[in-house]
Amino acid sequence: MATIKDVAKSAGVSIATVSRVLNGSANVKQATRDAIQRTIQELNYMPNALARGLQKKQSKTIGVLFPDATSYYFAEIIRGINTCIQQAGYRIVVSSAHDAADEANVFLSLWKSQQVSGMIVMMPSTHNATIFNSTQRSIPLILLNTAITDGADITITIDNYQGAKEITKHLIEHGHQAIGFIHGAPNNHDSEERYRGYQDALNEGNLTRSSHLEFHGNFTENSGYRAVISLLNQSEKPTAIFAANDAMAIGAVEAARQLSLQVPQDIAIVGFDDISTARYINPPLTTMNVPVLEIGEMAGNHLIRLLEDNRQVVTREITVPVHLVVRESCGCPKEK
Amino acid sequence: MATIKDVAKSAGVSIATVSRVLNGSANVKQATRDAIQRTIQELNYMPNALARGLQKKQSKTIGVLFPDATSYYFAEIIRGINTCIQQAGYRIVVSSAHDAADEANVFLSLWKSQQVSGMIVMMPSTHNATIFNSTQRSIPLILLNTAITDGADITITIDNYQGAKEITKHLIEHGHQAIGFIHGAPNNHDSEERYRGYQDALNEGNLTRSSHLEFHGNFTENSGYRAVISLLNQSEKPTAIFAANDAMAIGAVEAARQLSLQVPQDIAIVGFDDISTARYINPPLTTMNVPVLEIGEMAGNHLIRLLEDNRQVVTREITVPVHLVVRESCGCPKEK
DNA sequence: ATAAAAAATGTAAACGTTTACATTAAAACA
DNA sequence: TGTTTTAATGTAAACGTTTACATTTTTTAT
Repeated sequence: MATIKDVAKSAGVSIATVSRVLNGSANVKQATRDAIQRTIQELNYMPNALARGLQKKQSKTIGVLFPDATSYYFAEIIRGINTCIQQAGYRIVVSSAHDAADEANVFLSLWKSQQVSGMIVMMPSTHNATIFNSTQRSIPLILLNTAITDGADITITIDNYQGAKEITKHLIEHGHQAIGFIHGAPNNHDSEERYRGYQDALNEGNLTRSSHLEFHGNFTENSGYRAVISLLNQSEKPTAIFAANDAMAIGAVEAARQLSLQVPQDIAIVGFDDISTARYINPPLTTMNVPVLEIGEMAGNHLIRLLEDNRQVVTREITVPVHLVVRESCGCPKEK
Repeated sequence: MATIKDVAKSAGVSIATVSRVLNGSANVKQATRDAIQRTIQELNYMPNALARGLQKKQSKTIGVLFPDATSYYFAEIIRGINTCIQQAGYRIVVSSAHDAADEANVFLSLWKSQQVSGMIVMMPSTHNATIFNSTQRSIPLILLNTAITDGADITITIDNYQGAKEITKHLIEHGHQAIGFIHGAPNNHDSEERYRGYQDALNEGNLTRSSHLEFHGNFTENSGYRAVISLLNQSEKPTAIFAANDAMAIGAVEAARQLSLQVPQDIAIVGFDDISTARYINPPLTTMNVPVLEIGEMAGNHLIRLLEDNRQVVTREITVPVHLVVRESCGCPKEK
């Protein structure tokens, strides 16, 4: 593999000059520049990213850290990040963490080994706030959808609270009085915020909440299924259910069918996320749409700006609005 | 950020000794080793991956290259790869390419800049075979699902041909005589192989094929939709349709409904991939299941072996079997 | 034509590691 | 005890770049 030395020798100049044309320095004669360019082509030379990174102290690589499970958001966010990152000459290294402890490890090792110039971390679990301490961190960090509002340069959070409130209100407008809630995984920030929204919507609608109307799931379809079985197996039955995500809502619909209940006539069910499956199930699921791709793009763009302009790092919190997608599972009439 | 020098000074030894404990060399006194370990902890030291990679000529990073669009396979394959790769101390850098030219660029730049010690490339487009020339390539390469059988160390391909044949035969067994086919994107290897399987199944079933029964889509739901509209708008109508992937099959089902045709009574529709949505649509889609996660794991494992054992690189072609998932869109009765 | 200023190029140190080789310390043997 | 063998540590070069500084070449002004 050709090195800068080979190019220099072959072009009859010093490596410094080659380096200068590589980095677009102004002070090099056009003729020399051309000759070197030609040699580079001939030798098929490409600078060693490791050597360059070592010298310049930056790897042109950004780390993306995900919780293990979340395969739904995953692909789209990566795709969003990649679009902007790639054309700025950066690469993405992805890692996933099994649990909070693992997350800290991966984060630290990525950072301390200087493998990344910046990081985008998605961490909906509410533990672990301290790792991101900005006083000792030297690279820009963007936190996605996390409970932590401090320590990162930018946090991007979807508006779980408003979204949940809105969709719950929608159910209230349908006349429901007993609205159930299926929690997501414990200690999950998204789930907690959605719960807050749900509660406040009930309060503002003067409905009393009751723990009999709640079930603790874990975001999986199966837990949504179990939730409905359990909720409807008691005297105080909900007439509508808001599941903290679509997967659970889908499981809930399944369970309702199993119990020979019509959705939405006998029980209305809504979710959150607007995953691609949501519009295909029967009945099509009313849910809150989360602009996942855009979130990825936003994160990528902001990080690039932080990295390139290395301007004043202003801690900023961005809240991404979500929007209600009315389909049929809430009781609204079919579209066309 | 602490360097090996800081550790050496602080522990009162030379950097060579520190390096030795870092790399687990046998020749270092236990007492010294302990002292150094302690210092490492204290200083929170972690070796600079760039410097190490530069010196060792390997980055402990593996490149994963995807075509831009394929967001379905994407997430699962990454996840599969990541599981094995991560515990072997490697990282994944993902890149996507818009088109074949771009693909070549990304491949070459990743490789030539020594950013990766190995690559996993997914390239279903049939162009571009030459870049992977193994004679001038120095890093292990695994090709996923590609037309190219030469140049890579290992190729992993899903058994499109057999799968397509099997599902087509299934339609034939239902008594269908006029079975339509919806092609995927042009020059796509998966699509072509599935077409081959379809053809051979027809032949073996003594059915004549007809270009009137074929439509050229591009793997999107929308193209499946248009396919059905077009196929059913002619005199020679199919009674069953095999779409080269599930997305198109779903579009096809949609279109059938639009035309007030019952699936499967009026027209049977089957797909390929078994994407998560397949079982939720109405009627649930009969399709071929592709073990995507397993393919990712397989690729990761093989690459690690290639990298670590650096044993004889034997060119191997692995074909991954797929299996028929019978649901209702083919005309089979409901399960339970 | 000559001196001064500006532009182009070269030299060498640095980035943080690993490792071959040289040196010193400890253990084994006589 | 002194010699030889073995184990532990140190020295310094190398990996492929970038860049401050020194040097040479070219241009401009006189």
